[in-house]
Amino acid sequence: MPLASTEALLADLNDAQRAAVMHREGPAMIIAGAGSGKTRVLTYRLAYLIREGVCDAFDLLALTFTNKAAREMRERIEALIGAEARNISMGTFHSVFARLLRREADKIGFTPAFTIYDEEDAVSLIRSIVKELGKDEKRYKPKSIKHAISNCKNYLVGPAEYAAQHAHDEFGQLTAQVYALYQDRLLKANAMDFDDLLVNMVKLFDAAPEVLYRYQHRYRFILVDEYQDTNYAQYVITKRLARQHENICVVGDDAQSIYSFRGANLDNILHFNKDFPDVKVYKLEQNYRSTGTIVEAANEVIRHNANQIPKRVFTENGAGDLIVLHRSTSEVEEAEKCVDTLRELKATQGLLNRDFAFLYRTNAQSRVLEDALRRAGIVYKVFGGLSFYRRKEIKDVVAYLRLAVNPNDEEALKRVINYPIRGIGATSVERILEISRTQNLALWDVVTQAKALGVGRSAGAVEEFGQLIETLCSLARSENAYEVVSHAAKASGILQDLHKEKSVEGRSRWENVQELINASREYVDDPATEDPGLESFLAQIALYSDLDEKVENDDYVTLMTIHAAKGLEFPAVFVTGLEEGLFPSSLSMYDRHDLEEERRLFYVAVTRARQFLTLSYARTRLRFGTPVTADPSRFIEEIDPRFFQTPTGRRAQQPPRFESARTSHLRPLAPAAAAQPELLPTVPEREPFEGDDPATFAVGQRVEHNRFGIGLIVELEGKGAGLRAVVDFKDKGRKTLILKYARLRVVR
DNA sequence: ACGATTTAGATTTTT
DNA sequence: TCTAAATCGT
Repeated sequence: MPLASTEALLADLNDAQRAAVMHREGPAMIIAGAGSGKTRVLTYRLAYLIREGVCDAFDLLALTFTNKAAREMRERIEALIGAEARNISMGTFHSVFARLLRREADKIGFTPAFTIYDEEDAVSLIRSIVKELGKDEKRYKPKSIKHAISNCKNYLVGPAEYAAQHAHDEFGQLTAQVYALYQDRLLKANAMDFDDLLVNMVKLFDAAPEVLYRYQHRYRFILVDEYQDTNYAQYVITKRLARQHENICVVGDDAQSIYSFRGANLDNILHFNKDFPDVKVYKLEQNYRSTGTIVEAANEVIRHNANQIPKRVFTENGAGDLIVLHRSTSEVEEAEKCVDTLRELKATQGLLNRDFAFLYRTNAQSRVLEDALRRAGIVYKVFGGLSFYRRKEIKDVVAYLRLAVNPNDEEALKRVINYPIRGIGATSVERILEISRTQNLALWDVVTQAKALGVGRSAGAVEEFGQLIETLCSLARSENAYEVVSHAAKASGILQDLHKEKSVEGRSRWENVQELINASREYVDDPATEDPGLESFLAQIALYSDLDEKVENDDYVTLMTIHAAKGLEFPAVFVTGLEEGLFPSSLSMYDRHDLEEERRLFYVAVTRARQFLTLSYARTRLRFGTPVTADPSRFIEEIDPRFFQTPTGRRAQQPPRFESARTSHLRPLAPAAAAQPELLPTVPEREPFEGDDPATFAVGQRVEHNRFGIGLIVELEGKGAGLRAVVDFKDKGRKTLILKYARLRVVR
């Protein structure tokens, strides 16, 4: 493919975009509104710098937040300037820093083979430590402690400093103690958690100024994407790296900052000019993605936030369709209504499955939507649940691999020393850890000399396990990742163990392990792979998420959380579960800053849509298995009713007054039965009725239900909104009904 | 030491 | 409702 000339490149841009692309030296901040062509500006800018000889590809460091963003950027730059693009250092903060830390590991007491602990590993290690301290883990929840430690690390606060800050707080004191021990254990296990990949960068810079100096000169130009999502640690690292040349360009949108729960600090972008007073600010305000209606509605929403950089996002696109609002009594009905709208859009607009996305606040909400889509025979794919590499069976095999590279990996050892079962119980494992701790021996030494060190009855089995790992270690030294993975899966006995299971789940677990072997094969065979060894394969999958699994070209409806949808766009978007307490979440409703973040999240959701937007809520939905009633989200009210197809209040009774032939959503939606009339003969139904006040019910009362008919109340339980009745129906038997929405009528 | 059963807690969001 | 950890019984 011929590469575009610089002139052609610049001709592709509007004035604001072009100015940002042509910014040469010195600090720059690009505020890129939703849909304003941010990625284009980013990629064009990098291409421009290289083309114009302002810098070399090797001088560039481009940091993103997700692997997906990094991959996309790389592909698009390659399309512009060809293979030269591969020389840019580009990736997520975590992956770029992990690579760098591997190179310099010895300077901070690690080896290049260090393991990256995921959340599960980290919490598990903290749980061990809490137990070893003899503390009650009900009172001091490992997860809470992990969270506190993570916060510390985001702000580069060490255990001692934290202890001093929380001198009079019991939880704080314990956390500080655990924090210190946790870091000891990580170091001993040659492991880092996600946060350490940042913290240790700072430690590296402090411990070895010459390394900092080297990278400062290596990376003359630094680009940071999604700057609004960076935390303090990331801020410090990039600032220090950029100090020599000050060629730092940050790109972001304060209105799309949705990660403060992970330490993202909006101040980084709001106060960027304090650190770099001569910063040049570029604002990209023209939206190319969405219809006028969607852009305006989004603006109205975000206007309710006090804390933001003033900007005016506008579009020259037409007004387009109005927003559809579905009001449902239950989450099941909500899903059905949305699926109906989806079918209608498919039929009238010629859209494909891949043009649709269902977005929601929490992963748990996907289930009903999946059910409805499955019933309608629509292909969908859920992103977000647990990713492939987080599945139990995969983590088990990976644990063996981790040990092959780093036999001191405590969490991997604990995970598989007795899986498949080889008679090494919890007591023996604790004994091993205790010996390692008290005699200050490496975990691996205790394993290999279990008998001599007095591990106990299972010492023989432990040493045998050690030999198994030893075999894998030597294999890893000479063979590529695929060879080690396939051998480990067999030699560990995992494949055999899974093969024994006859259940459907067991079968799929076995297949998953095969899939992991395939993945390692592909990794080894991929020409883009620089190092086919196990170590780099592991390094890659440690920072992998399921978002990276998206297969293009397949025609499926996308289901994902709004967080996961950031950076994506779809012709038609459904935002579901717009209820107080769910979105905004009850955990974020009572604090101004949290609420503003929820609102930004809603802003992100709305601005994913190009043409068609549907918002919906359910009056009551099952949460943790019990029905919860909620009011519609305040965010709905923050959009002027004129943007909605149905007037706020109830469904329109009359055809819409809009001229456009496209505004056809108001056509009475076909009932589900219409799709397969021959299968579902219409039963003449009684006139449906609203229920009587639950307060008037009593045991022994005769009642009528819309579907179940006449019955007798035999029991009443619960109170308030949770009031339930056990009713004995004449033809349908006993049912337990939630009165709040069962709509029972007293029969006299 | 291990499997079966019970129970508690989780639902924000992710590198 | 679903999962993971705790407890129990063998």
